Amino acid sequence: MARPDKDSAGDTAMRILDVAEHLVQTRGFNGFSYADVAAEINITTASLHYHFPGKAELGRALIARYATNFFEALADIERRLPDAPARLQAYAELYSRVLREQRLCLCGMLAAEYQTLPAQMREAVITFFDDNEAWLTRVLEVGRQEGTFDFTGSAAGIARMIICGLEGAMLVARPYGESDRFQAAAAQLLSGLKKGVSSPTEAPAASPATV
Amino acid sequence: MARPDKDSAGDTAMRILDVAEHLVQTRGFNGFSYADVAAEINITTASLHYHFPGKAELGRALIARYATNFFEALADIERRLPDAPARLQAYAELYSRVLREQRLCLCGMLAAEYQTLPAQMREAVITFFDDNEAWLTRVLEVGRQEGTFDFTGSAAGIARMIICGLEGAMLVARPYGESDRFQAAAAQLLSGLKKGVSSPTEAPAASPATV
DNA sequence: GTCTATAGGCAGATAGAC
DNA sequence: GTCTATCTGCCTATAGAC
Repeated sequence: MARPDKDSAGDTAMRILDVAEHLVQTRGFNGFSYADVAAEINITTASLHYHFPGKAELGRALIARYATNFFEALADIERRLPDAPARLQAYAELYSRVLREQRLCLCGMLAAEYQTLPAQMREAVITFFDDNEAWLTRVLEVGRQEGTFDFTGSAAGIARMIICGLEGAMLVARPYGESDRFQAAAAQLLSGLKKGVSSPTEAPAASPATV
Repeated sequence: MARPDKDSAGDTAMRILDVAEHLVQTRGFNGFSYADVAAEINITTASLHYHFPGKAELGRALIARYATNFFEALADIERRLPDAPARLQAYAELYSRVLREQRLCLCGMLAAEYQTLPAQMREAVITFFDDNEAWLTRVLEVGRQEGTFDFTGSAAGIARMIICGLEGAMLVARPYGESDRFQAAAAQLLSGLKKGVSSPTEAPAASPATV
């Protein structure tokens, strides 16, 4: 954002984050090493330590950037899409795009490894989920007021279920390598919210363009 | 099963599996070492290699035993509970019990680490999910025939959604250390299937004894 | 900022005595 | 079956030159 072209200044740090993010999302935080990152960008591990003193700091930076990007994407959704159901669809599509690259949600992966994470990373993971829940809750409440969503319980409860469902769908679908598996589960999960639908089962068997 | 009392024969292997299972469910397959297991049962790592030649073999054995126990529990549910909704509740309760010990589903954890697993373990993880799906699908179909479940799509699709939802609920709830979080998400997830319920949102805000 | 060199520790694994 | 001893390799991390 500061210097889009310079190759020497803050660019290396960003390339490190790019590579490390990919590694965490595919192999987990305990499944990659500084050597893996260093090798992929033709640098030594010593140089890596210049940019990020330890793995904990690198991990914290990864979550910070991931969260920033994610919530920018959510803000963008709100700008582009006016109605609640479209926003919810777009939200699920964010997850779908990650899975299509054979990745898990960064914080979903870190949630699995939670017990082994440094404290600073733990807090950041929790915050990510909290903020997701808050955003979804707002969308759901707006939808209910507009009359486009039909539910009676707490919006926050539905929001949590959606987050759990989408994170779980990524987790389980990835080993199969079928993105359909995620699409279908996501569609099934969200289908019950639509106004006038009587059961959560009338999911439109994952139409390609949807979700 | 063979010798319930003997302390020297096959007992060590079982204690190794007990400790290793706990470690994988809490820290992940890449988050523990032979030394961790050895220390906890007062044995050397060399002895560990006698029982399980390598970590891959240990991992394979872990999944095999976990799956056996899990499907025995499912068979037990079918024996004890005659109607489909009760069976589904009991199914969710199995997950809940695991989470209460701060553990993830073994195969849920391994799904996160899937890309780093030896091939033999990968297959076993997939099979576990497939078998779960098959069991749930049967329960759902029976429920629909009995008239206790109300859904229109494919039972297999619902089954997949339930598995994803429960695995995701464990994943996300554990960092919070609140078992309520899982209970609520699970209740929300299953609420839409009940006959005569109009939306998936009328979840009975996680009554303690339920699920 | 990046390098070479290196430390110190832990990983999974093996040989061979008992 | 379990031990001691040991190997090789990789891990995170640091010192110091350029």
